[in-house]
Amino acid sequence: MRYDKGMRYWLMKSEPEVFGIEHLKQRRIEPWDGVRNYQARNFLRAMRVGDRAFFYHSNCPAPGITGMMEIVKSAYPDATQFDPTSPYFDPRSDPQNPRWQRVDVRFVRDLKRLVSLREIKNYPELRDLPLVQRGSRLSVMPLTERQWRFILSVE
DNA sequence: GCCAACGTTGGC
DNA sequence: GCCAACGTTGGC
Repeated sequence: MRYDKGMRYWLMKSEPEVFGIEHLKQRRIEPWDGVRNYQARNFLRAMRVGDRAFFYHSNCPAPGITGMMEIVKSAYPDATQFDPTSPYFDPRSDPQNPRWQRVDVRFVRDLKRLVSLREIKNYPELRDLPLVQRGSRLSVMPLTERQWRFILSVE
């Protein structure tokens, strides 16, 4: 892939039964919504068009990094927070000052193979990833370019 | 501001 | 299904 100056790298988790890489592949571009954690939201706000992200499958039989995405629209209000029929509805969010944002992501490609959580935990090069830190449940997190390149070197 | 209770996440 | 770890809520 091409590395542009200032490009940032991210990892985003989703449960494949709810929204997996196959869904994104079919739809090509989708909003990444439903983030309801302030730290994760702040990372969404920091994303810029052109940034790259790994798609991570969580809470499933084979957790790990499965694909690559590109951020194609920076943060804007997540409409699901105002939809009473949505599982992501947040009655406390003020429409004049929306609490939650989403970004739009584009499917780039599958990784050549799943890079499993189990092996991610075993690479010293990745020990600083929030993903593998004790008790971390962060669903959106930044990666360094070194970590990003390392993962692509082992796929 | 403290903190107990509760709900959620997510690996296993 | 279990449960550890964490974040949020709300009484005080």
